[in-house]
Amino acid sequence: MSLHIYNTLTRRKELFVPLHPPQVGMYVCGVTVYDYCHLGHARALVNFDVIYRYLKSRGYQVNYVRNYTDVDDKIIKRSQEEGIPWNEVSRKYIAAFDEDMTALGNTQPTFEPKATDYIPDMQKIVKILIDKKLAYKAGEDIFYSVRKQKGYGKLSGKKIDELEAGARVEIHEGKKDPLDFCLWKSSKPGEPLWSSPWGDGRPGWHIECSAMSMKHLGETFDIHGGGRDLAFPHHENEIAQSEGATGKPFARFWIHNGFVNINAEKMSKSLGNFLTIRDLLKNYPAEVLRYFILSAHYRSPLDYTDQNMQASGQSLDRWYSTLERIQRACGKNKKPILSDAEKKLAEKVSRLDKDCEEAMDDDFNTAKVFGLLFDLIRDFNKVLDDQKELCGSLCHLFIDATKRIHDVLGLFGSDPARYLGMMKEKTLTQSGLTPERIGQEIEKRNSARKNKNWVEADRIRQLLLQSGVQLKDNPDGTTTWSVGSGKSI
RNA sequence: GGCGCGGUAGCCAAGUGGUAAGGCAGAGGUCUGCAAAACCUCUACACGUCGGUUCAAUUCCGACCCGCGCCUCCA
Repeated sequence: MSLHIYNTLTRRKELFVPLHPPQVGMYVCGVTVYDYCHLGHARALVNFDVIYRYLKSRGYQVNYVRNYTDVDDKIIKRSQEEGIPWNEVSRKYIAAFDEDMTALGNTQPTFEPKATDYIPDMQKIVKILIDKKLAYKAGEDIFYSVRKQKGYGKLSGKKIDELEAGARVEIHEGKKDPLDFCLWKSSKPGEPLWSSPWGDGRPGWHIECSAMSMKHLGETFDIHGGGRDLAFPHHENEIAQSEGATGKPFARFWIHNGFVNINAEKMSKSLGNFLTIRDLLKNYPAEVLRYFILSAHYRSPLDYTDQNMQASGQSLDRWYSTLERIQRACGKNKKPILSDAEKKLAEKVSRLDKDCEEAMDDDFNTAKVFGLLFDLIRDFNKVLDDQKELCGSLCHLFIDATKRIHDVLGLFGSDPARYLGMMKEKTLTQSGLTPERIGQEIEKRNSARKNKNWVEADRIRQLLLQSGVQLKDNPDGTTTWSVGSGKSI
């Protein structure tokens, strides 16, 4: 099996072969840093992080470039609202973005260029486009001439004339065609500016990505990604200006992720129906959020509901509870020979790498990987119901395989004790209970139990349960407690 | 209006030309004083509708219905 990726450009899955194996160049549109990131951003960023990790695990040397757009109308607007300089705004939200990425468990791209560091590169492209008569000056601004570019619309499947029928494009008095887009924008007083052969100003929205991607990855590179909503006009325009300037194909594979919906509507800034990453992390562990994002295929819509989030938390609980159980069964094991049940299990575990690779090779099917893992978990539980110990070799086989999956998904790799402990802490904080207090209640209950005062015993159990604490009476007479998780109580 | 994506059991979600992973929720069972966890069983005659191709379609083709998105800044 070999990696197949759905390419927006051709609208089908294609065999992925890099231009210069084993090197892979991948550019992903980052964010405009004028506000905190929301769940929609999180989805894109997590999806591409997983793609990056998977390509690396496949043996590719990936050059992953993800930009910050740090100059833009919205940043200027925000700086006026907050009364701080525009570059303070971008600095602040870049820092916030980095925090969010770390919290989500995303690995760092190879390069994270800022648009403002590439102004000369952008100007170089604009100059070439003007020289080639693909761009023109209108008033103080420079525009790209869409009709001069053969194949404009090939990514989004749009035709220029049909677009104009839509008539929602911005009118600018100097534009030769309503669809022409800005390459260089003159500055108004008080706005950030850079000098250029065409007067003081700043870059248009699309040119930065052409400049940064080609600078780091070359004129033609392997993968360009982003959210679906960037396909048009952003990516379409990137293609036009880049290919116009170089005369060579720009990105070979275009990957676009689907949206996060909330109440069956796209989550977006303009609709105002968004949840920021940091707010979500107050209610849910980061791993639950990541699990939720990866539980659907990256191109499908993903519906945010509390119920779905809780289900993700429950699944993860199940995973870590079993993992802890496996670890415990391993710890005391000296048994060198596999039982029949273990043999079967070991065979299945041995196939895990191959099965996961097959799933991921099919356009990064993370949901399928989840299925494989939980299937295995059930088998382990079944075996552990019958025997207290597991053969060490089986444990190691499983733990190693799990580690490789963690390397790709950034999931399922926490220390179970730590994960479950964190869930405990979270529940306790929310309920105001302490371990000491719970210990006292357990003691009270146990003396009630000794006297066969079941009413009192059950009352205490019920009381703790209301705070999310579940008691478990073990066969050896001890009582331990745990918490349900993934839920905001 | 143009273009695109999707409609799989109560919910979420994979997948396949020969009746379909996994998770969550619910019910029953084993276990337990009762529970919890785990396992087993059930919920499950689940594949939007109607046609067509085929020995056989949920899977391919067509039409239609519904939902969503892009066409304006947006991951």
